[in-house]
Amino acid sequence: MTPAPPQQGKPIPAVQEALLSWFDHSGRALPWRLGEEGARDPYRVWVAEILLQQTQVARGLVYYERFLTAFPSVQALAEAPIDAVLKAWEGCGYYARARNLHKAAGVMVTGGVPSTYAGWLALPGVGPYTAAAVSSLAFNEGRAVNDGNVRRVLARLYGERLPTEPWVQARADALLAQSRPGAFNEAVMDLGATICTPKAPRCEACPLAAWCEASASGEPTAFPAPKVRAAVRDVGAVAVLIGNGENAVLERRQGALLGGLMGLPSELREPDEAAAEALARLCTRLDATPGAMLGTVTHAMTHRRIVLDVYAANSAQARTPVQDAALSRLDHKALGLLEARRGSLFGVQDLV
DNA sequence: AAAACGGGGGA
DNA sequence: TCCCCAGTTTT
Repeated sequence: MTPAPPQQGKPIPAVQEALLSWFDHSGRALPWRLGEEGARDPYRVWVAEILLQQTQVARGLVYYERFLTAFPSVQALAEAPIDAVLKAWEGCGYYARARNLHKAAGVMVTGGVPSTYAGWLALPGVGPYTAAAVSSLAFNEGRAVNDGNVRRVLARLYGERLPTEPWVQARADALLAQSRPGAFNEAVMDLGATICTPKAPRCEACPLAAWCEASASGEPTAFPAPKVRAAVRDVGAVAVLIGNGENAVLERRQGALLGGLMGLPSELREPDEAAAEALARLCTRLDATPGAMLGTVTHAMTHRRIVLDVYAANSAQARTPVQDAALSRLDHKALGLLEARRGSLFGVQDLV
């Protein structure tokens, strides 16, 4: 229906100039953009890039200030206990990022702060995107970033509905302004975040509209096509609340889900295993006496949904202050069940 | 090159 | 509920 665009490549220099010129007057002022263009503070950029992985800038801003205040330098971060780092990260999600940040800081205080793409890529938690971002923004290395914004902007500019990763990287490499790599990368991401947005792009305000095939098609949101997503599977689990909302028995979560954080003692349910069975297993492990069920909380993640049955229980184990521990939203919800019980016919004491 | 993995918030 | 966010790692 839409006629094939007469597309045989873009006037690259004109596109670069239009984008950089737009960026020079409409780019965002962000707290990790201190210092000269192409010579930002690598520590501040690195922390920001990790924080912004799969996290929107508006949310990241809240955590950024908190984290930089707690750990103003790579030395301060490396010397801090991991629990303090996780506590600063609490609520932010993807907690492996905080563990990798701490680990990488340790590598850097002994091995030095890398100044190249390859050096950054070798650090834990740093992939192609972050290595390109830090090396270009802080060291002006000519590396094109490839993130969700870049993917969308380029898919639209070139009218590609199904952009593969290699395709996006090749286009980004070809378009990168070698004279200002750091600014160019910041510019594409700003354009994607403020103009070339997923659902309501403002093509009339876009500096690249004249060359954009998706805009010309009249249906820019069709580029790129939405990704097919994997089904979300339910994961059943049981947990016990021993104590109260202020002091409770907590244990460190092992494994991939919320790993490293503290939480109510819990056990995953085997497929087809009854909750009572898992509860018995849990209480045996803890040497605890099970009490009444407090309720069920659910916690959605990208491809899993945790369905957690929470029970009161009693044991001689030491309670720890809840406030000091780094907990996920899941455990905050579970602890919230206690609040719901107050004022009911039975006091909490009766339940245990 | 594609799939798996992993938290959260906004509409 | 669905969408996707300045991705990384594994297959």
